[in-house]
Amino acid sequence: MTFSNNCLTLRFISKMRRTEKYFHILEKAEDLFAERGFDGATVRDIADSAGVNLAMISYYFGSKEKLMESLFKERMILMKLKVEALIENKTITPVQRIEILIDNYIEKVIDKQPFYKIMLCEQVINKNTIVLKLIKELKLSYARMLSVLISEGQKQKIFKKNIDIMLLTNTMSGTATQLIINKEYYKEFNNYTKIPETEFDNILMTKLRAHLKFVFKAILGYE
Amino acid sequence: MTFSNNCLTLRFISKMRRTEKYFHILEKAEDLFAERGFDGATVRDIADSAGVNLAMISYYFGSKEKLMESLFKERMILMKLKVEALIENKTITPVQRIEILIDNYIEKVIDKQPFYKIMLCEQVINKNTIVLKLIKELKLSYARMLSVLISEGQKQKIFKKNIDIMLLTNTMSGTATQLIINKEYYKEFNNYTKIPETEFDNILMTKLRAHLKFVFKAILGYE
Amino acid sequence: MTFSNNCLTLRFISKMRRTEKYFHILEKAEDLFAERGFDGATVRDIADSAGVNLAMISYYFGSKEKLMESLFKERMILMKLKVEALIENKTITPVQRIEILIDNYIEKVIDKQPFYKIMLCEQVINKNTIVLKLIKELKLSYARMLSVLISEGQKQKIFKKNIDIMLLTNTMSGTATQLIINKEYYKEFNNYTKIPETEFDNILMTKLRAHLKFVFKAILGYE
Amino acid sequence: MTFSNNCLTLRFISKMRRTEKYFHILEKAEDLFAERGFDGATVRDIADSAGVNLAMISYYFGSKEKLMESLFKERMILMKLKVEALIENKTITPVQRIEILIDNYIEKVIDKQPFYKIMLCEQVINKNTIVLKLIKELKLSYARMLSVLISEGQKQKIFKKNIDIMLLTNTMSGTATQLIINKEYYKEFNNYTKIPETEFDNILMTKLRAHLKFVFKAILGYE
DNA sequence: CATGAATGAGCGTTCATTCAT
DNA sequence: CATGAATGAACGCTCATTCAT
Repeated sequence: MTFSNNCLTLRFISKMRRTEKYFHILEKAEDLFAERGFDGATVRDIADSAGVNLAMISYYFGSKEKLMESLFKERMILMKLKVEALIENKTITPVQRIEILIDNYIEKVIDKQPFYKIMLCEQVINKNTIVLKLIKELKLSYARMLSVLISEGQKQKIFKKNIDIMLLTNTMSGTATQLIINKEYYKEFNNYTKIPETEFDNILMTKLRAHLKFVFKAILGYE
Repeated sequence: MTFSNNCLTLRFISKMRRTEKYFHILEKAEDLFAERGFDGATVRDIADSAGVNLAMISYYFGSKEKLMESLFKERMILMKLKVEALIENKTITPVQRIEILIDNYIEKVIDKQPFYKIMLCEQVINKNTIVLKLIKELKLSYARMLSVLISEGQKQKIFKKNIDIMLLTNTMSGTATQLIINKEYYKEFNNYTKIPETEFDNILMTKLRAHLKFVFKAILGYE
Repeated sequence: MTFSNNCLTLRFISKMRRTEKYFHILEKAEDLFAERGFDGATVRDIADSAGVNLAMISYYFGSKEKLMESLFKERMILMKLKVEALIENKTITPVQRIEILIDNYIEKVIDKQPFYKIMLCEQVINKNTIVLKLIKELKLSYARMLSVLISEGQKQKIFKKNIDIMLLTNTMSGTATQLIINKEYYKEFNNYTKIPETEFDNILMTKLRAHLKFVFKAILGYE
Repeated sequence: MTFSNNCLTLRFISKMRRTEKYFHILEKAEDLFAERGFDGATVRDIADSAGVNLAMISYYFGSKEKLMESLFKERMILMKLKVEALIENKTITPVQRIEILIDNYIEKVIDKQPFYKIMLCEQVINKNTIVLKLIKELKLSYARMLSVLISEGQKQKIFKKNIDIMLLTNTMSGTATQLIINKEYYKEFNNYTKIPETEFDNILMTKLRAHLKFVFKAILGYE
């Protein structure tokens, strides 16, 4: 799935026309930010990596900080939309929706590993208020949705009472995040060294899904 | 608990005498690294924060990179010792030891939140090979120990078979890490806004302990 | 004679376009290096003296060391070309060619006094291997050429046998170098204090020519 | 010949007692200044090389600059004394005295190569006025003496008229200086690569003596 | 006397950004 | 639109020197 196929819905993000080059820079910036952190990745690095002139970064995004903000805006709106879509769908059971939520989240994390690495660091090194606000919005989005989902499940006596939603989401996001951080150790520890990257990602995804679904089941107490 | 009470055992860390000032700089550096990241915290910031002359950082640690390495060496050796002490203690049951492990880990994370934040970022922005090696050693230390513990429990038919140790440790460290990262959201979400910091940390610790012990129990299948 | 009139032949020296500013910085750097030595002349001094921003030195040359190397490359290639041109010219007698060599050398030293001062110090304080290699190449160039010239003269029974070429070149370069170093003493000692600089340089050149030609004549034994 | 055997005569050089350590530091400083230049040799380098505490350099000499000055004072007074002794000795012919002068000078240069390298650089990078004054004094000392010697020779019709004394001394010092600078090239060029250092120095000395005496003879016109 | 600790100044370099074209 | 050139600020670090003991 490419990045640019949501141009119409997201036109409001920036005054700058969101061209192919715009998304190309964003993708290269994402990789470098994930690899070296915001301060460690220089604008020159990003320009070189994207094969564009140094001054283009300021031209397109205004500043390094705004480049990061654009990246977050681009990535997060899509996430929020997906989360919110899920909450509206009332044709399926709470358990199914919980499991879809987990599946969606894991797929996202595995698919956008660099971005999730950046997000992790940005939450620690809290400098950019706009980025922080976006992260907070997403988090609350998730928490609110889970809250609704769990309430419904509780009403239907499928889920246990007294669920600590934050701990639950922390377990989901924490386990997933640790997994992508510890990918190489996981590989080594479980002797997956000769499997190609994408295949290994699939294995990871499958294992993580089963693991998190099992944990959720235990905590929520269903089935 | 002060930092310097292990001078004798750790004398080998640096040629520089590990004086009170040495530990003072280290503590201030820890806070700033946690707050702004390695690249974001300047040597000048650290010197100012520690109330020492800029040149003293080089004098005591050699360089900014070595300052970070010293911080990791100081913090980690103690951790490893504790982990290894636990593994030797054979007077208690596997379940008890698992629970002690969780308790120890959580206590450490809550007690040393800034350091765990740094460690998190350093795992993502993997530049300093020495730091990376230390983190890897600690991780393997934990994994090996859990491996032994779980094997014992499995032999005694207390634990289930086919436990994915890495996923288990990721859940433990991931949940804990997310909790300290999301502390403020947790506070807000659960209306703990008026409780003093240390008390709130205690609440966090208690909740996290119960949560992780429950999850471990479910996964390992005991009781 | 300006510096930039060889752009075409020397384009390979640096990736950076060898603009007017490039040569301007180089000239100012030359003066300061001659006056204060490599370590004594700061990049800030050079930038100020050239009237450019401090960062431009890195921009144009990469580093202070590379600035020095560029200076040597620019100056020396021209020298080598001239030396090699002389060796090819076979229409004139060995004596004439020796005397042209001396004339050329002295003219160069007097014309480029600052550079010869730098070269002198760089030979003593041997740090920059690239500069050292360039100096060595030039020296060998001279020695080889003199070797050929003298061999020819010896075959024609014009020059004596058993000439120590190194001692001969040392006398030439040593006398010239000492003269520019001791310029002020020479002035004082011979009461030339009120003569303008360029005129005095001409006197120096004339005297030095006569002196060295006399010495060479005595050593080589011609006429 | 050690350095300290003139303690009594030179006591006036410094208020500080000129102990063994004083001379030891001076010798190590001499080597480092010769190797790296004044700015390139740090006080730390010198202290380390001499095996003394860093603060001792300031303690003994006051400052880095004064250390250099002390070095020059120590070395030069001895030189001047020798030069002046020669001028007084009227029992030998002008030719003999000229040749003794050359011998003395060459022996000194070969024996104290590091110091002559320093002196060379200090004449170019003219910063320290005291050092400069000392060098000037020595130079004038030589020039004056040669002047007297040559006048005598001219009166006795042994030497030619119209001798440029400065050019003559420049040839002597210049050739000698170039030789020690180009030592390694000389070695290579003449295939002396396997001869031990001191032996090679002797060869150099012998060759240089013959060479300079020949040149002087030609210029002064005797015999 | 001698020394480890400390200091302020300044080093070469790199940064994100802007400007002129 | 796009770019090479330029800039001021700040970077990590080292310097010669001094101080307290």
